[in-house]
Amino acid sequence: MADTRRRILEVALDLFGERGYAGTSIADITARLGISKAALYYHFGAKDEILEALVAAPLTRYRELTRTAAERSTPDLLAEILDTTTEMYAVSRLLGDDPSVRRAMRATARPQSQALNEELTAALGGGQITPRARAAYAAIKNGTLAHIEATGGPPSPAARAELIAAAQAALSA
Amino acid sequence: MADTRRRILEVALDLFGERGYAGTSIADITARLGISKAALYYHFGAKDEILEALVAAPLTRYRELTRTAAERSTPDLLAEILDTTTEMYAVSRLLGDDPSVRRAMRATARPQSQALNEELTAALGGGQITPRARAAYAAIKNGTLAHIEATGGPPSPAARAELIAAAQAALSA
DNA sequence: GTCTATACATAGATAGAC
DNA sequence: GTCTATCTATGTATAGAC
Repeated sequence: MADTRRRILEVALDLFGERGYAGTSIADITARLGISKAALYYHFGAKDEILEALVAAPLTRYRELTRTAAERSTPDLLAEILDTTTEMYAVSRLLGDDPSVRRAMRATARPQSQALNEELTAALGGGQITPRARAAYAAIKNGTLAHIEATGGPPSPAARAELIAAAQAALSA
Repeated sequence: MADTRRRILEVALDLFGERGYAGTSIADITARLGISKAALYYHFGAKDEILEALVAAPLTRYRELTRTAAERSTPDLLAEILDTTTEMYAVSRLLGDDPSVRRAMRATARPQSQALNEELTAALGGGQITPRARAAYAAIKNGTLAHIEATGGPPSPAARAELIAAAQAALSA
């Protein structure tokens, strides 16, 4: 079963979020799975390859969003950021939060992830990065993260609409 | 010189922010200072005591802010959150971001730090935690952090006013 | 694909001299 | 107050059997 690989990623994501990337050992992961460390190394050549596998898809999705950001309307863009953040919640937290993650990411992926926030902020500001655009981006992104963290689940349609409206107001008031 | 203690804290804060708490070793800190590990352990009994010393003052300041939040006007509260975040920037990032920090904090400090965000959010929402209050709190707090991170310095008076206005708009629009 | 066993480096922390 | 030297546990990672 190459389903073991999936389970490793699942547990790793969970533990990375809980203890941080650097604070989680290979032994922590394998212990929770009930497999040996060597078994894990059959599926991944190194610890940072687990991280790489975890962030690959979300990074692509965010990059895609960045690429098409200029063509979207503001409410649509805000909704997309909210939905992407919701669907990629666990990895989003990892990427944005844990300092040891940035360091461990391969040279190819690191600058991309660092530039994402700035690019999306600029898109909200109509090409310019203003304090207001920063506030709006923080409102939609971190507001959504805070909501999920506190409630344990994705925002309801009503909460989603409120978050978007609030971010919109921050931008244009 | 008990000034060594101060220098240890200075370097530790820098490295914790860069590599995360768990990702920073005692040897990393002492190497940058040019002292031995044993010398560090003369000043601190354990690694987590360094962390404790770093977060003590900011935590007190945030708690004070939480305590008096209900009596303040909304713009005043937003300004206070911004200023506190600015002055405590490095530690604020550490507290909010690094998952390994939460874990390492002593049982006394941990729940306090976790409750801070929720309490301030509630204060903004007039006692209630709403999606709008979350968005406003994220706008002022994370917007300020993003600004400092990107520009490398505290917001100018104009930027400060814009961030506050944006958060205010998110709250009441 | 998973195991036991192990190599080798580094982690946090301490002993005891100066 | 700082050092050298060292303890013990744990870290990532690999070898080789099954």
